Amino acid sequence: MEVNCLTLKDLISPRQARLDFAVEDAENAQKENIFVDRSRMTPKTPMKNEPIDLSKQRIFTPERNPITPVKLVDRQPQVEPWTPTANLKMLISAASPDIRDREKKKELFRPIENKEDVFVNSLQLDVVGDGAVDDYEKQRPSRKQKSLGLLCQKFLARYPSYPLSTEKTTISLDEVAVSLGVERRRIYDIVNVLESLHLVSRVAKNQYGWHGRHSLPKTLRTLQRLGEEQKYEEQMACLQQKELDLVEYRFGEHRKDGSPDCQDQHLLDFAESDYPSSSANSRKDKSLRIMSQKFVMLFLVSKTKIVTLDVAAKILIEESQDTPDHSKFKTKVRRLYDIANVLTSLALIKKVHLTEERGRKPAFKWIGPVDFSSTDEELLDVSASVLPEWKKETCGQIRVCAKQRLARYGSFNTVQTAEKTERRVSSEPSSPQGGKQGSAYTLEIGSLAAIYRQKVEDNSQGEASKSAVPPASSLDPALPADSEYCVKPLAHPVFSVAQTDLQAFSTQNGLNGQVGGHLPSVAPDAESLKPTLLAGQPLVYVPSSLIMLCGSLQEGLSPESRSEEDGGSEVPADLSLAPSAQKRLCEERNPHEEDEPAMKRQSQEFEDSPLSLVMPKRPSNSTAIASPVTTGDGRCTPVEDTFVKKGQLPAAEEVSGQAVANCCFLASECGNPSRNPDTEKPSNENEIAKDPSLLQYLYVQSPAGLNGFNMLLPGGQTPHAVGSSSGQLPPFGVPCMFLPSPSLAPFPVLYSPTIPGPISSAPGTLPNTGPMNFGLSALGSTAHLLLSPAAMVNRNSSIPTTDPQCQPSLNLSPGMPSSHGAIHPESPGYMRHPVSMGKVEQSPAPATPKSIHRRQRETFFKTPGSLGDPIFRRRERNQSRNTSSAQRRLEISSSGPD
DNA sequence: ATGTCCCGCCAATAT
DNA sequence: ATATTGGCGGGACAT
Repeated sequence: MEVNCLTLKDLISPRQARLDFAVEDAENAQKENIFVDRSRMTPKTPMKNEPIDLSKQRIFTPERNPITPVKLVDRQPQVEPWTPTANLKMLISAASPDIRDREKKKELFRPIENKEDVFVNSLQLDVVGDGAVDDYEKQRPSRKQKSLGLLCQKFLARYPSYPLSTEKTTISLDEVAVSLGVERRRIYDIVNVLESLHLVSRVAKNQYGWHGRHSLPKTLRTLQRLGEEQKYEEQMACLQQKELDLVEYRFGEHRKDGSPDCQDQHLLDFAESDYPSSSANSRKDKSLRIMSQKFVMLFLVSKTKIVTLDVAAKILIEESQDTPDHSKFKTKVRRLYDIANVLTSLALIKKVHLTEERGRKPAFKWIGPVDFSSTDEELLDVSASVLPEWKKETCGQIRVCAKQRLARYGSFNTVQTAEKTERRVSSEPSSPQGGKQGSAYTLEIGSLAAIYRQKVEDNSQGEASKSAVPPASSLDPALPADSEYCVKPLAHPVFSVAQTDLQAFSTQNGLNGQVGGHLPSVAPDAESLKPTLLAGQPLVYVPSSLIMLCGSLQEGLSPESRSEEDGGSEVPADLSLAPSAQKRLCEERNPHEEDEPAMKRQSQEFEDSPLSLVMPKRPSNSTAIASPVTTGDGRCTPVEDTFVKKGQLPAAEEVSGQAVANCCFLASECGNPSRNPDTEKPSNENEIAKDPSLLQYLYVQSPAGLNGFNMLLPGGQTPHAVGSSSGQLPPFGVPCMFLPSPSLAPFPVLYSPTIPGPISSAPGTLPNTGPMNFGLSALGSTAHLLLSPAAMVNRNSSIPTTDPQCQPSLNLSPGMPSSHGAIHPESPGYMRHPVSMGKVEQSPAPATPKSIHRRQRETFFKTPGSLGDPIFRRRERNQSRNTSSAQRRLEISSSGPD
């Protein structure tokens, strides 16, 4: 049939699309090959050549149109539906043995870098014959696995977030490209935006120097200032206004004044100066680097901290003064996505969706530090001062604060959204990289601490936040000033030693292990720092994803096991329970967090919208939530049963999973203190506080780095922990639970009754660990962190063992030797990496569905794509289509629905 | 249908 | 001339 013919061609040609021009393909191929050869010193794989894909094509399935060969392949029903790859393989095998061989070869060639890959390869090889195909296919990296965001995480994982001043790390583009199994072009995308934030700088051809996040605050400060000078805020307002107008929305007047000057701006390369090349405007002006800076500026000057892509694109276009044609816009948006992916990996922003009448608009919310005015040290100090208060705060308050904060920075409101985003980020990483986990945990913890801290501050001072938050804050009395917390600073200090960066929780650390090097040196510092940290630690840095749940556990639990409230013992139970409890507590969330009513939609939209997104399904009870926009008050009845979440969570299939998810969800919503400032707050807090029974938990959604783990902090605090702590921080003894991603919920949890402060990670420990430790220590409590399967609960709450070891357990870090080995597919293994999670793995993880694990596991090992040779990719690309389950898994891993 | 964004062609630059 | 950078946008993939 025609189809067949086409197919063949297609196969031959790398790009499916161009069937017509087989010739072109061939040419391209040559170029590519050449290109490859030259460029790469490394033997890399023959990237482009293999068009082999053909195999995939639909020999089997002729049905499809020639036009879209790729898809056809995917669709092929025969083999396994879920993995297109399988089909391909089959085809291949059927088609010709030669091809198969070739492929094998390729595999061999692949960069060894990832262990995962190796595994894969080996596996594949083994299988090769028949089944191989299937396996192979299964492994086939999904598109997401090849995403820039994931790639960026991997990249970041290679270097310490906070490298010692002494260590100079140089980055060889070729080397990195090979090791990550991607083309150099992709590395440029990453490096360019990192460069815009001064995380790296170009030192020579093909060489970049790694600086880490040390100067990030400074850079952000500079960008903020520039952004203000540029009047971006006004521009944004104008654009938004326009849109609104179009839509019929009308904001308050304030926004409109919009400055006509929208076009005035010029670039600022404040930093650009670094590069000699600045001279040329031509390309550079449009460079990703500059766009990245501008994009960041937009966030920094935005009151809502949310920037929609279209607005950003328009502003950027205007500046560049390019012709405003639509295509430009599209291109700009595309670039913005590239930038956003990197920024997301840096944990500076997160994806959210703004829901409007017209529909949803893609947007990103700044979840990075808002206040970078102070130095790390300063931050520490601040935190210390804050400490006292912190005790005051009841869980509820905390929760609220956290929430606000989150909203500010990153909203947790959009839980759902967040999940998705994170999923991508975090889950993926976990699977492939695993390494991050450790860091992730740390971060989360840190985040929590930050929250507390902030809260405290708020309470005590009520200061308003800085520039960023003004409007919003007004709304909630309860949350007076959340706006600014400098989360990041805190984190840094804490981790600095460890390298972890809160923000970056994403992973870097985990991977770092690979990197090796840095860690050891770090340790010492860390120790020194520890004390400090401890002292000041109350801060918690909350990643955007963080969510807080509040509810009485007992109640919540009640259904099942709630019997034990106390604490901790039954962590597992708690987990399961938690959801329900939470639900009760939080019924509704306040849509708008801090915005004043007046703020109007705009603000609301931003913040809330995401929420709305989250809730979408659940109109029933959540109606409020759903339509948060309208009202400002969020009332949440603490104990009601509103149950919003369940429905929402798509993934939550399993009970536990659901619970978790729900919790998250609820938390975000409930949390909202904002609603009524006066009354509400108190009430909530009181309730919570008073109610012993009510345990509140903070649910932290796993950031990317965590691999899907979530941490629950009991708001209610166990006796010793929070409540007792006089306050402050030191005893941040908030018990924490780490939960696997929602889907995994059933899994083991980490529970830390108290944390021992001292624990700093040992020097020797991996970087990852370090962070973790710090985080814990930072928390100030001495508790141990334990990972316990559901069954196991640790309960040592009171005991403050400081043993470092405990930490280790927590640490995901690779440091845990045994654990690594342990990692099995079976184990919850979210983590693919040896890295961390040893503990987790160990844990029995009763509930996890094997199948799921398996898949995940596989993926993990495989490391798809990223690593995979380009060649493969190509093929895959064409083939890929289904991705279905496998991919999903990865994606969802955290969510777990599938 | 719309949102994302991978992929890699090929031009601008650097060597 | 060749190599390095990176703009750009087609079109696949995800929702």
